[in-house]
Amino acid sequence: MSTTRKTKTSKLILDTFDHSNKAISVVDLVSIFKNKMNKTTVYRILQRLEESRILHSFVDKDGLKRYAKGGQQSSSSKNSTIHPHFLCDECGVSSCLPIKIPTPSIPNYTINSSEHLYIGQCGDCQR
Amino acid sequence: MSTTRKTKTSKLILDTFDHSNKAISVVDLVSIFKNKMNKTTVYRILQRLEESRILHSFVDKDGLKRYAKGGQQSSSSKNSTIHPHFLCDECGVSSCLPIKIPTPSIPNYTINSSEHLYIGQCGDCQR
DNA sequence: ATACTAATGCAACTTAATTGCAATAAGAAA
DNA sequence: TTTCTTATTGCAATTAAGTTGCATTAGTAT
Repeated sequence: MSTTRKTKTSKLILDTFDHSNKAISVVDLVSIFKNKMNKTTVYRILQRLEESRILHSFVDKDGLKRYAKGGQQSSSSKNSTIHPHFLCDECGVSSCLPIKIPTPSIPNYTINSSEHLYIGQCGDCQR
Repeated sequence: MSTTRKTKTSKLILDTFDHSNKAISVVDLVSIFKNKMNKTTVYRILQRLEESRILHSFVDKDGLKRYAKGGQQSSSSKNSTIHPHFLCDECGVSSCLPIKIPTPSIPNYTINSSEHLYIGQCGDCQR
């Protein structure tokens, strides 16, 4: 279905995520690769990588879209769990937290997915 | 410190939230009041009401800022809890969920605040 | 009623994200 | 290797959320 050609540009972006477990904002990626590819290309590559479940995305506290390695598991089964993300107040670095968050069942609501963002200080910024 | 004059415009906005427990996006509010006040005014009133802890805000799945009644409790104490928000896939209505979410403690991380958004179908949209 | 200044309106601006289209380059087939 | 198909890219223009500066207006304290 989704043909994914291994272009120079998409390889550059994939490499970035292969070497990092961080959740990187699209804005940062556009900036990082401003001499390597057009910003539209960055947006479209990320979109394709998400559709292929190679990356997943979320919107951070500031409304910026961030991408990170791996596909979020869908919450189709009842006892589904989804990992939360962390955003450091000080250095701005964001990462996936390797913990599981149970989805509560709430009367009258059907929950299909969820987003969890914790904000604070990461290990490096701890005083 | 923060002087808050009871202007016609801020009363209109406050009324909206008094009559609704929903989390309303700024974009919607600007649209609702487009004949009553300038969009800049909407933004500034909401900002003031949040500083006064009369409203609280969060960023939804689409990166849009939403406001709802009440001030989010800060997570200064250890066993702090914060309420999650719900966004209906179908009707787009969002609301505060009256449940408590415990903040996990994670080694090497200090958590100051968090955002929790559940997405699915609300009672009205359940088939 | 007067004075002080918070609050508003307006226009211009910033920035994230999207779109249309022509040009380019994967990579399958010949 | 060369040719062909079309996915992918670059570019420029556009959309939309949110912000800013400043002159004007209108709460409210005196």
